[in-house]
Order: sequence, then C-alpha cells, then structure tokens
Amino acid sequence: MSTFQGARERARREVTAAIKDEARRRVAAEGAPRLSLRAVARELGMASSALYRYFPSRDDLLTALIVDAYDAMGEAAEAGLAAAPRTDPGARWVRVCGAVRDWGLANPHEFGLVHGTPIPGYAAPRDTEQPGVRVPLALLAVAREAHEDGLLGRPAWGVTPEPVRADTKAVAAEFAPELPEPAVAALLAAWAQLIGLVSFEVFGQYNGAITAHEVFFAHAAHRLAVEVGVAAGPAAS
Amino acid sequence: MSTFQGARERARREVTAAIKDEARRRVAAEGAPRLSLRAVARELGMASSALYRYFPSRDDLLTALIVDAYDAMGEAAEAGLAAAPRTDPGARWVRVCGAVRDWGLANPHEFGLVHGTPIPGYAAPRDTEQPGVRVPLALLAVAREAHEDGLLGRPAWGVTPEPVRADTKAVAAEFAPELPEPAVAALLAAWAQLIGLVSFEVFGQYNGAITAHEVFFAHAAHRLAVEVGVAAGPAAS
DNA sequence: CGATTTCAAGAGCACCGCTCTCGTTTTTGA
DNA sequence: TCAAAAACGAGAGCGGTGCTCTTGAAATCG
Repeated sequence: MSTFQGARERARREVTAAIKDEARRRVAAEGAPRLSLRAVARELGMASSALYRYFPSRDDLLTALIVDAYDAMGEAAEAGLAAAPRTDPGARWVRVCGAVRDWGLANPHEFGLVHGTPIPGYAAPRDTEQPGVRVPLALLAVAREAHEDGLLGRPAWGVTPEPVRADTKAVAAEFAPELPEPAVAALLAAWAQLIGLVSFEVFGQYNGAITAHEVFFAHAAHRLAVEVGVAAGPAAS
Repeated sequence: MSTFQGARERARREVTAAIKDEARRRVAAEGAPRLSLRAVARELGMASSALYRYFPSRDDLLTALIVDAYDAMGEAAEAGLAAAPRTDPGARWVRVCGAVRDWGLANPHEFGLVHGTPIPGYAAPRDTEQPGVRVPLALLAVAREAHEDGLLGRPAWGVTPEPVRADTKAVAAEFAPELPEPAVAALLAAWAQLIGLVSFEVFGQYNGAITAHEVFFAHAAHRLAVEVGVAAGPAAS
C-alpha cells in the first residue's frame, strides 16, 4: 500500500527538508562558501556520511538551496505582480521591483546565493534554469500585459542598435511575440540594473551614501519603468 | 645604511608581492572562498606557517587582494576618464563605464572580490574605503566637470523625493558642492545600475539572452548618461 | 662581538569533503 | 510468507584546510 511504501518516502522528504533548513541556517551564519556538511550533520545529530544518502555531494545540496532561492524570489516577484492592477503598469512594475528588493533584504544570504559571486567549478545544472527566469518573466509580464491593454508608452530606451535586435527578437519570440523590440531590450537592461540596485543595498555597497533606502529605491525603480515604457514622465508617484 | 637594512625590507616586499601574485592566481583558479594558504605556500616552495609572517591570517591576505582590486578597478575608471575630452561628457561617461566593464571582464574573480557576495564575518577594514570610492568618484567627476563647463543637461532622473535629498546633499557637500542635487541622486543610482550591468555580464547571468554584449552595454551606459544629465537625447552614438 | 629581532620550518590540533565498509531496517516480488 | 534486494545510519579513514606553538638559523642592532 502507498501508506506503507510511502512511509519511507515521507521520512525521506522530511529528513531532506530538515537538511536543507539546517543548511540554510548554516549559510546564513557562515556563508555559502563555508557551508559544511559535517556541521549540518552534527547539528542534526547524524553521521556526516549519512547526509550523502540525501545529497550526493555538497554541490548538490547547494544546488537545492539555489533552486529554492530562485523559486522563493520568483514567487515574491509574481506576488508583487498580482498585488497591483493591470490598469496601472507603472505601479505594477514598481511593485515587482519592490518585491524583489524586499525578498532580498529579508533573505540576504539566499539572494547572494543566486546573484552573488558564482562558485568556481560549480556549473549550474538545468534544474536552475526554469526557476531562474521567474523574476525577469514577471518584469516582462508587466510590459506584455501593458502592451496588450494599450498602456505601453514609448520606451525612453530609444532605438536599439542593430546587433542587439537579434537577441531581443529571440527573447520576444519565446516569451512575448507581440512586444515591441525596444521594450524588450530596455527590459533586459532594467533587469540587470534592478539587481544592481538590490545588490548594493543587500550587500551594503552604498557605504553610507544612501540612508533613505526605501524612497531612493522606489524612485529608481520608477525611472526604470519609464525606461521600459510602462510608466510615463519623470515625476515620482 | 639603507642599502643594507633595506635588504630585508626589499626581500620582504618581494615575498609579499609573490604571495599576492600566487594568491591571485589561486583565486582565479579556485575562487576566493576556496583560497588556500597551504596551496599558495606549496606553490611558492615554502612552509605554510611561513606565510603567517607576511599575512597574520587568510582574511588579511584577502583584504590585501581586495584593496588591490579596488585600486586596479579605480585606476581603470580614471584612465577611461582621461581618455575622452571634457568637451564631450556623454562620451566620457560611456568611456568610464566601458573601462569598468572591460576591467571586470578581464579580471572576473577580482571583480567578484569587490562586488560579489560579501564574506560573512569579514568586516572590510578602513583600508578598503578610500580605494573603494574611486569608481564612483570617476563617475562623479564626469558630471562635476560637465557642470563646471556648463555642459550638464537636465537630468532625466527628475525631482528627487525629499528624504533622499539629505543623503545627496551630504555626498555633494563632500565631493562636489556645486553639483545639482538630482544629478547626484541619479549618479548614485547609475553607479549601482552600472555594477549590475557589469555583474550580469561577468557572472553570466543573462544566460544567453544577450550575445551582442558590447553594443548592448554601450547603449545601456549611454542611457545612464542621459539619466544623469551628462548626455542628451535617446539616440545612441 | 653579543643581544635582539626576524624569519623558515616542522609538528600538531581540530576541522573539512568524501569514500568505503559493515551491520541494520525496510521494501519488494516470487 | 519469506528470502532477496534495496535503502539506510554509523564508523573509520584519506588527504586536505586554517592556524598555533616550538625550534633553530639568519640578519640586524647596540
């Protein structure tokens, strides 16, 4: 019966979750590079070798944490997307950006896991690709649905240089065939710039130059919206 | 005599430099987190314990590498500043941005050292502060000198929300008292966004969405220039 | 020259990722 | 039902790590 043969599977899921939880705690305390399987095992009261029944290597455990982080960040972005009406793309864009920021500030180490220095010799497996695009897809959804509703303004980005158009056309073809090309190009740049803004705050790179973080970020996010064309005018909210 | 008592000092400087060089090589090969003092010592043919005569701890060695990286990146930015005439602030801005990008692409691991995930438990000492602001100061120099020459246009950034003005005024007071406040605010955001753009490229975060990296970056940098006010119009060069 | 400081080296501690072996428990299938 | 197979936890062990302590040699200083 599935009740019985599921007993082991359920136990396995629980232990797996416990390992990941403890690993997350260790990452928060010591940093991803110093994540120690032995310390996780010690904290869980099991032999270090037993962990290898659940994750064949330390990198596999890290991959699981990365996938979870991508999913959590993507989920936050999608929640931000749903938190504002389609009728106001500018506000929606700022909401999505703010959701990414809030998630990053609440989970700095997990943010570092996906947007910090890549771990050398660690090649992200396919499993991370799909969850890895949830945030940019949420941003793209704002522009796409704004365009569908006739609310997409003229992107401030302007005319994209020729060699880039092949890239943006490929992206558009896969995710938003109707979307004007400049908006796609501006969106990709805005994505990178958004992560830059969040990184600076999460990693403390402003070094004290900015203290009114929230307002500063909101204005910068609004400017990105103007750049993409989902909001108009230089004025803040 | 300084020739004799300098013998030891010179030897010390040479060994110190050799250690840093080898450490940089190891960081490039294995990543900063996995930097191993023992491996450095082994490669240099000395006992691992001997390294501690030069760097009291692994973190101190990392700090030295970080300071060097900041200086190298700052130097590159300043060289970009000098490579274009004051009469064309827009081109100058793009040059500085491009210099930062080029340096990051040429030295990805050192870039990660200063703009990647911070190492937990590692507090950047004062020594890193001054070299750490060379890049933003180069960006600021573009705007400041453009303003001095009457070449600073209206920043697209618009009116900065009130609570941020205290921050920007403090920055302006220290580094560019004459510079209009919106330009300072836009500049700080542009700095973070620039690093975001470079990070995405250096760390491979675009995941294939962009292939015409150079042109894409140049256009994005030009857009940042417009945002700050050192270039006008949406057209690319 | 003698005293003092500087340096390299070795041994050792506690930790790490990972492998292998060895009993034990659970699941499976004839 | 009951043996075969699979999954599991624990322990020992390998080579590696950062770092400390001690020892002895070399360079500098008074």
